[in-house]
Parts: sequence; structure tokens; C-alpha cells
Amino acid sequence: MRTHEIMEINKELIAASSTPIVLAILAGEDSYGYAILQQVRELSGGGMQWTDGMLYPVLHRLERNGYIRGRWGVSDTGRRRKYYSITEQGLAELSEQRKQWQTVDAALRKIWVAASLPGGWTLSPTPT
Amino acid sequence: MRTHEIMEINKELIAASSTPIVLAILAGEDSYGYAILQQVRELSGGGMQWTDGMLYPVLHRLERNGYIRGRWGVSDTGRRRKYYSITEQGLAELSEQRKQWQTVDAALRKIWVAASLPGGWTLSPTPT
DNA sequence: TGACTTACATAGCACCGTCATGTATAGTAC
DNA sequence: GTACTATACATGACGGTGCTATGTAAGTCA
Repeated sequence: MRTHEIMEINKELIAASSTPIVLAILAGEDSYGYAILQQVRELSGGGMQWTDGMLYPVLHRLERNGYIRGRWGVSDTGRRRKYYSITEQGLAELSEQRKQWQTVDAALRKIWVAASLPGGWTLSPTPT
Repeated sequence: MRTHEIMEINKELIAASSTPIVLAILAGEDSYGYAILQQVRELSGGGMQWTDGMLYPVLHRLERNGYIRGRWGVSDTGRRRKYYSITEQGLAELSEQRKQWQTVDAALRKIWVAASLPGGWTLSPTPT
């Protein structure tokens, strides 16, 4: 049985974070699919459990878009692997995605604080 | 012309954040569609510009799922509005979504730091 | 009268993760 | 030597979601 029990993170959140996470990992060092799955799990302390059926299409898309480049290689043990490295375009995209994430994260933090305040809350008055 | 020039945030990120943002806004105070669009814009300093074609289906889905409740009302000026309030289930979902977001955000922050370090980076060694 | 804003709604489209499945091979336990 | 597990990559059907365009209606203001 291929284990699929734990479902911690909803699919929209996975979709939103898969690109910046993969690009950031590859910005650190070249890697390959199977290793990325484990890196993500360790990185999140087990909170995130990506599936291979989700990751490989992501890698193919990133390569199709020119953000990463893949090349076939062989491990010490003789297994074939597809190693990916990030491109200049990929670094630019990572920067853009990071900016977008932080914009949304900043907004979320604001309302989380506001939502937990008693008696409602107000946004900035009106002035321009 | 219905303006659609600015496209700051990618759709996956919008999909991932729309539910927690709407629920958090309604956790602060009751509101309605058109006002939420403006609240989100102000909240993000203009960085996020939701479209009505995206928000209304979100509100309908949240209501269908029991996270919010809608009721028709009328503004001071006589316009009809559909006011929404959050339910107990909605508060629970908000809490869950917030937890998930923070899990992913924590992972992203780690790799962003690591990715900007020279010479790559390593995850916890191997010891099982 | 006409333009703009407020206010809600929906259909067609493309994209993306999920789930199941397929293929192949190295390592390990018996 | 024969299972079984882990490693490693790939894809197709399906459902859900935002995007874009469009429709409807009414209040505001010149």
C-alpha cells in the first residue's frame, strides 16, 4: 500500500507553495525528485508530506518554463536520477514568488491580530 | 472598461489565502462582498486586488460548507447587500487554516535563509 | 441623459493537486 | 534465491478553483 493517510496541508496551499519551495531548495543546491520529497518533509518537521504524483509534474512545469534544468545522472549505488539545477530565470522567479508570499503573509498577519481583538476592528480611516 | 491591468499575486496564492482572509475578516465583523474587496485592497496596501468574479464564488462555497451565513439586507442608501457572518464551524476552520499557513510559512522562511547562504546547505544528517 | 460606482451573480476555460497505477532496480531479510 | 521494502521517475482521469467576460440592477452626480 502506498501510504496516503496524513493530510495536513490543503491542496491550494500546496499549490501556492510548491514553486517557491522547490526553487528555494534548488537555489541552495542541485537535487532530484525523490530527495526533494524528503527534504520537504524534514524541513517542515513532518508537517508537510508531498506526494510524488504532485511533485514530478511541478518539476516538469518548472523546467518547461525555464526556471530549472534537468539532467540524467546516476547515484553511487547505480540508480538513475534526474538532477535539477536552478536557472537565472528561476532565481528571478523565486524572488518574485517570495515577494508575493510576503505580501499575502503580511496581510494575513494583520487580520489575524485584528480578528482576535474584541469588538471588531477598523481599517485605516479614509485619507487618500 | 472593467479594469484588469494589475496582476500582482498569482492565482495559486490567491486560492490558498482567500479562505483564511475572508474568514478572518468576518471573524472581526460582519461584512459583504463589495466591502470585502475593498478591505482586502486596503489591508494589503494595494498589493492584492481581488476580482468580484473570484470572491462571490468563494463566499458561496464558504456558505455551502457552513463556515459563514448570509442574509440579505439594505444599506442606508437603499442598495441591497448580502451580509455574511462567521459560524462556529467557520471559526474552527479559520484556526485550522491559520495553523496550516504557519506550517508552510515556517518551512519557507527556513529555506529562504538557507538558499541565500553561500555554498549550499544541509538538512539534518542521516541518523535514523 | 449619461457616466460612474455600488452590488451580486454565473458560464466557459485552463490549470493544478489527488489518487491510482505503471515501470524499473538496488538493498535486505529469510 | 526469493520475497519485501525502499528508491526513483512518470502519467491519466477527475474534481475543484480562480480568471475573464458578461449580465443585471440601482444609486450618485453633473
